[in-house]
Amino acid sequence: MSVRVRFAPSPTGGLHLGGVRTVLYNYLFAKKHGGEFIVRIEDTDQTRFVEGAENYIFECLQWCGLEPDESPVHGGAYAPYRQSERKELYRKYAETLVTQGHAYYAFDTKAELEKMREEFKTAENPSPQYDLSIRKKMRNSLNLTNDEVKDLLEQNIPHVIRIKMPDNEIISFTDLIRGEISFETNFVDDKVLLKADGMPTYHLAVVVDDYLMKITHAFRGEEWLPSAPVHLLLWKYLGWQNQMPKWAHLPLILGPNGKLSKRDGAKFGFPVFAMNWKDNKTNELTEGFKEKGFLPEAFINLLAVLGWNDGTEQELFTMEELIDKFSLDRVHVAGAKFDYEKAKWFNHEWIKRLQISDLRLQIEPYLISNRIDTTDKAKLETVIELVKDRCTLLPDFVQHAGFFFKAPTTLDIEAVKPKWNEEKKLFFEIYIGKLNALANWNMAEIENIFKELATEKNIKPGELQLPMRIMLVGAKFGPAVMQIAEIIGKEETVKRIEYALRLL
RNA sequence: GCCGCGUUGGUCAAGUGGUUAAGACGCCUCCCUUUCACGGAGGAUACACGGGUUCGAAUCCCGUACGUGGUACCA
Repeated sequence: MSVRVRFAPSPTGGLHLGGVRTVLYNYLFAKKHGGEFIVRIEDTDQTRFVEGAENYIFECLQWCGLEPDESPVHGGAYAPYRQSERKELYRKYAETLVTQGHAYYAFDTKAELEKMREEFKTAENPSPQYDLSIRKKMRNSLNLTNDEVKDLLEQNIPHVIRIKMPDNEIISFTDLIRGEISFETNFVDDKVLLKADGMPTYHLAVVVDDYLMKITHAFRGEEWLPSAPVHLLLWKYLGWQNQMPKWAHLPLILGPNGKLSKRDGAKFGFPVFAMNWKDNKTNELTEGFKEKGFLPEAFINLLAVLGWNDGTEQELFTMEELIDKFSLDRVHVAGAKFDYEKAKWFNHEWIKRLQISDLRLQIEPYLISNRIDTTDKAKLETVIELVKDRCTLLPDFVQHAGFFFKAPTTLDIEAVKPKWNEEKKLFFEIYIGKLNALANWNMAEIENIFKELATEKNIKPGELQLPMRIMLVGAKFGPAVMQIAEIIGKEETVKRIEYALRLL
C-alpha cells in the first residue's frame, strides 16, 4: 500500500514555524516511502476566510521546496481539496451517526449555551462542557420527543449535530511518537460535528476527508491530542476503523517565553512566518524568514533538526539527506524553544556551503534593490566567494559586496584623522602616481610598491593600511585591502584614494 | 479547576540500568589576522525535586513541582 500523508492548513493563520515543520515532516515521510504528499485546505470557517491567504500557503511551500503531489492548485484524483467545496459531502455522514445513535441534533442557541456555562460555572469548574450530565438539560434530540424534533427540523430551526460521547469508556491509541495514549470518555465533551451553517467542524471533516482521500499517516501538532478521542470514535462509528491512518502528534515549537506567538517576532526581533505575512484583521505585516534573508535550504534544515536528529553529530542536511534519514521514532516528545542565534548559524553555514552560482542568484535581488550593478556575473561571483564568510543573512551582502561595485558614499574619516599627518598624505599622493604607472594590475604588485614606498618614506606599512582601507571601503571591514584594490581596478582605486585625500 | 502531554547546561540535543554524561549554538580565554570576519586551541555551565525498585539509576515505577496544550457552532 502506498503511503499517503496530508497537510491540512487553515488558510487564515499564515504559515509559521510550527506549521512549516509539520509540513516538512509530512513531506519527508511521504518522500521517504515513495508516497504522496497531499495538501488540503481547511477553510470551513467562512467568517475568517481571507482572500489570497491560500495562495500565500502555496507560495511558502514552493519557496521551501515542499511541492505537494495533490492539492487544490496541483490537482489530483480526490478533488476537491478545499473543504468549503466539499460541504455537501459531510452532512450525510453526520446524519448517519444520528440515525445510529452516536450523534444527535442540538437546537441550543448561542445565548442558551452562554446561559448554561454561566449557570453551571463553579470555582472548581470554570468552563462547564456540553457533556453527559449537561446534555440532559439542554434542547436536543436526546431530550425532545421524535415529533418535536421532526417539527423543529421541518421549520428549519438552526441546529448543529453533536457527537454523543459514550459513558465510562477508555479510548486509547498508539501514537507513532509517544506510544500508547488513553482518555476517559467522561472527560470529553459532545463536540459539534456539523455547524448550523452546514459546514463541518474540523473533527468531522478531518475524519471524512482522511478516509475518502485514503490517507495512511497523519502527523499534526500536539495541540490536537485532546481531540484525538473524538476522531477515534468517529472512525469507529463510521465503520472505517480498519482504514484509520496512523497518527503522530508533533511537539510544539516554543518562543522565548513559552508558546511561540506571532507577536514574538516583533517582540524579540526574529521572524516567525516562512514569508511576509499580513494579518487581515489588524493589517499588521510580519516579516518572514525569506524576506529576512534566509536561504530556503537553511530554513528547512534548522526546522528539521528542531525536534529531530539522526542520532549522529550531523547537523547540516540537504533535503535529499533528510528524506533519506528522517524517521519518526527519532522525533522528540518534548516541545523545543526556538533559538534565533542558532537559526542564523544555520543560514551562515548554508551561505558557505551553497554552490556559488546558486548563491549568486539568491543574493542578486538584494543588490539590485540597493542599486548595485550586477551585470558582471564573473566579478560578482568572485566577490561573493571572497566575502561570504562574513555574511550570515543575505542582506549582509549589500554591505560586504557593495563597495566592490560602488564607491562608498560615506567614509569613516574619524578612524583615520587622529593619526593622519603630512607624511602620510604625501605617501598616498606618490602612491597614486605609482599605481597609475603599474603595468600588471594585481594584488602582489600593488602590495609591493606599497611596501617599497612605505620603507622609503620610513612609515610602518601597518600605519598606512587602515587609511587605505577607509579610502577604498569606507569603514573597518572587508577582505585584504590589496585584494580589494585588484578587484575594483586601477582607475577606481586611484579615484577613491584621490577623493579621500580631498576629504582629509 | 479538570483532562492530555512533557521536564538532560542559557538554547537545541546524544544517551534506552554500570559513560570521565557526547556534540552544536551562544558566552569567556588564547592563537591566527597591522581591518572585520572565517578558522584553530582551550574554558565555564546540566540529568526539576522527593520517594521507591536494584549490587548499581539521567535511564524503570510512584508522587510533587514546574512548563505546555486542550477545555469554542477556531483550526
